[in-house]
Amino acid sequence: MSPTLTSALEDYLETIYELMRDRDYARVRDISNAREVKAASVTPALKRLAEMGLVDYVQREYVRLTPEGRREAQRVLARHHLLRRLLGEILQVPPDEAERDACALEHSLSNAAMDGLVRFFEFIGLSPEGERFVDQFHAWTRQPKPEEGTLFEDTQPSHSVHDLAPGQRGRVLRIGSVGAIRQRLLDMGLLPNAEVEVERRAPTGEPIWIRVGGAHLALRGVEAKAIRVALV
Amino acid sequence: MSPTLTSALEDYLETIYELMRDRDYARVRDISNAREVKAASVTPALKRLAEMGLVDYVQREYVRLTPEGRREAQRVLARHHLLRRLLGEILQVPPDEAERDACALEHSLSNAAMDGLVRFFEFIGLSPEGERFVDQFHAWTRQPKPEEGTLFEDTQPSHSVHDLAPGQRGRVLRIGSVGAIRQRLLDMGLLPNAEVEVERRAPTGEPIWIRVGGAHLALRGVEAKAIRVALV
DNA sequence: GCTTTCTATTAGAGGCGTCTAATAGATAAA
DNA sequence: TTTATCTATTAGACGCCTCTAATAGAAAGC
Repeated sequence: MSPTLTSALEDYLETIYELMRDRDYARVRDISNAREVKAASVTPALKRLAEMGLVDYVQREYVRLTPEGRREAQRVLARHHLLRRLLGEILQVPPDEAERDACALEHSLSNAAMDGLVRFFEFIGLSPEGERFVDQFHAWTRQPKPEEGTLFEDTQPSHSVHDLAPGQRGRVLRIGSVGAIRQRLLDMGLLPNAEVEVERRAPTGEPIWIRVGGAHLALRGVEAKAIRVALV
Repeated sequence: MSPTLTSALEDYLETIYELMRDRDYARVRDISNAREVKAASVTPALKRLAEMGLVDYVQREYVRLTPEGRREAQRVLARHHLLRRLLGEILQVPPDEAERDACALEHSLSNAAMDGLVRFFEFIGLSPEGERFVDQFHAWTRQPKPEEGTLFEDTQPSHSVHDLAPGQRGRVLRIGSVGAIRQRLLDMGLLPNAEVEVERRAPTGEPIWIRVGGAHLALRGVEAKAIRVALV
């Protein structure tokens, strides 16, 4: 039975692909340097790749990608580039962190997600709306955050989660808070447009249990007060 | 030396967190069902988590998250939700695929990327431009792709990569092609706004070597002709 | 041509994460 | 109370991926 193509093996393919830009074959030494592993770890990986028909490997001589191997490497690299652009250009993650993240994420991006990203960048690049949007997003990112969510006034009646009864549901409009509390709420998925449902409240009123997406949270009073929602 | 928090262990934490919504403790059986692994695999994982102080585990009795464990689980879940929203709401990946992808990606998203995503959703949700943009993107996605890139006329002089000399560089405007060729080019990172440099051309003209981001590609004539760029 | 040096491979080990099979503990039924 | 059943744990195995140490092969220096 031929082994399966694991993340590590994909990384090896990618490395070999990169190395074959310069020479037309790759050496074990170069691979081990590039991946920062010992040479002894490379040999068994090459054996497995050869067994799968992805590289043409002659021990002590050379290793080259086969056409399938090249295709596989390109598939992974395409994901890598897309992710790096998403992280770097759109989300403004610093370059080296974007690179690291892309490396980690590239192995587990489905075709559907890949297609979505491709369309996204096509849209950004092709349409005037796309370009403008990214600029606006970045401008908005740079400007200091308003203390109490005054930047965008609510255009519909808003309620604090603190005032909802168990069973009531709302769509998050904004988090009217700053600092650690705001961060904690955002981290937990309490982003604008997220659906929130109050599950139960302690008799004292203090811990309020809510559901956000799949997660269930216990909120303290200050936290619940800060969340402004539109009733659903 | 306490073990490190691996992806698998993060998954266990997440599962325990989900289970503790219903009861206030989790049983090995439930965990093994939820994660679709055998019960025998759960025990050693719990031992490691206990050793790290992330769960409170009494053999044959119960397992509960410690405060640190809960924090860790929430951290991962927050990433999970963000990714699922990005994939589902923005990129329109089908729900179950979005869920699977989010599961796989959640373990390797840096804080910086996480912050970027949070800001992104905040912007989408808070600003009128944000909402409009997503709608426009989705409308654009649904409409059939024009056969020859006629939707957006070039607003600047465009050149085919086929006509560039080695050393010349361009910014991709559009891919004037359809089907497999288009797909291959998009997959390889030849998206609008990508930087392209012609590296060398075979004497016969046929294979044209180009660089796109970090990747190097050999293009056939038909492929090179289809890529329209603005000179840089 | 012989020896040194560099490079690649093998051998053996360890951690992780899963499995199956066997065992032990707890609970329910008789 | 004793037995049957269900659940959790242990024991032992395997694959993956890495390491270190030892060895083998190739290239360079003398």
